[in-house]
Amino acid sequence: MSAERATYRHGDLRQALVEAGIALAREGGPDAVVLREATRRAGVSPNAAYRHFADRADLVAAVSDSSQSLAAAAIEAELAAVPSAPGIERAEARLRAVGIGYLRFARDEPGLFRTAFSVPTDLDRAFSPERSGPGGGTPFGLLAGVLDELTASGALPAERRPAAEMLAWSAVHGFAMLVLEGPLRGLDPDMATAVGRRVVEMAIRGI
Amino acid sequence: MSAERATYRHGDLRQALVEAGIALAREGGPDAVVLREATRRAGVSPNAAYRHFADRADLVAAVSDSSQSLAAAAIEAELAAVPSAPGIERAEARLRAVGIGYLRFARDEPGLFRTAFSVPTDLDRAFSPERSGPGGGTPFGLLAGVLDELTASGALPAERRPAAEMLAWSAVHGFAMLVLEGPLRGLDPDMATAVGRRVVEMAIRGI
DNA sequence: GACGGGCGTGGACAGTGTACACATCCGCTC
DNA sequence: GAGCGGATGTGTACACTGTCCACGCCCGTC
Repeated sequence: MSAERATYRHGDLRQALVEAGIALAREGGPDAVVLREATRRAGVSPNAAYRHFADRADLVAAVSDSSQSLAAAAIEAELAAVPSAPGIERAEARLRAVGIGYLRFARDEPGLFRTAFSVPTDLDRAFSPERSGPGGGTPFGLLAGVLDELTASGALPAERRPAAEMLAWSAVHGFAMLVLEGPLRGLDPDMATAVGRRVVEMAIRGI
Repeated sequence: MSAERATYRHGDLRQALVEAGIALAREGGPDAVVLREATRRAGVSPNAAYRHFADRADLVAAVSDSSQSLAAAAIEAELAAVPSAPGIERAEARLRAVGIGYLRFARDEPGLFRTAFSVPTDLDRAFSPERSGPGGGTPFGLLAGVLDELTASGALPAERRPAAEMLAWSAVHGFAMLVLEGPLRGLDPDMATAVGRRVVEMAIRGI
């Protein structure tokens, strides 16, 4: 309904603020999303933001949402590159692609990555595997979709699925966090990529 | 050398500030460690902190260090409860204990947990398995020690050790982060504990 | 007993998030 | 078409933060 809200005086200030926020997050993570700076970049007074966001946290949440969409897009690109192959093999390749894409995004856009996952997300939203359409997906929805394929093909017993989902998710996310802002920070990026691939392989074996 | 620095006017202000910082971190994570509030609690003027820390980040780093020690203590407690058993079984039980202890600390002290791992750590320090003595260990050093046992007993081939270490670490840390400040935030604690155990089991299987 | 240097104080400044009161302009109703 | 109401943006203000600077104090040392 009325997606044509649009422009009043400024022309969709909300979107402009989110975009400024993304630029800030890109170079400094969630803490760099400074409300006043975002309004400055949008060419507007600080308080104007309060017509569109309850407070700074609300703005950051919106930026986080957009970042999740960007991450999902990166993963979808990786998925699209998976060659077709007979059933199970392909499903496993797709699972691998999700992990690799996730880590690739973390490496290429550390600021956005940290912002995307520094905020509690609506679980129903994040988990739902459908929600297609560009920019609409979330990384966890994509993982769920791939796991659906695996269970459907019988490669993953249904009763083990929940734990498998947690493991896959935890392993990849944990590795990314350790490298980005944890004790492993500063690990050489190529090295990190290589180790990341091994973590993905082992997680798949664990599943 | 000269650990007897101690007291000038205040009686080891540095330590007092770290303790105030820990209290703050406990209830609000790293962002809650605000320098002025710490000095306030220590009954001292804001600038006094600058005689002991270069800046706020330096104070947070010190608090993070202490938090890591507390985490290590929690894990050691868990390790101490592992019953003796024949070689390999015991080693595996110890591995499990490290994972459980790590997650337990994350659940019981979320603020300290996040503070402990929100800061880049000196890798050499964090990794070294020796560094015994109460308050001196780190969670990752303890994990390394247990893995040493596993390789020594032949249960874990030496060449697979590095990746195994990464997987164990990533899975457990990742799960904790997802629950504490990621999309899984708000998951029921008991539920989280149960799922956490399964993640630990699967990670062990993956190793 | 003087004194120099570690330790803490006081005051100040820029920058932040946010509340309150006000100005402006669009779209709707008559 | 006139006019009004409510959404949108502005200005001012306040409390709070991290950090800089100049100063005062008190201890151990010569």
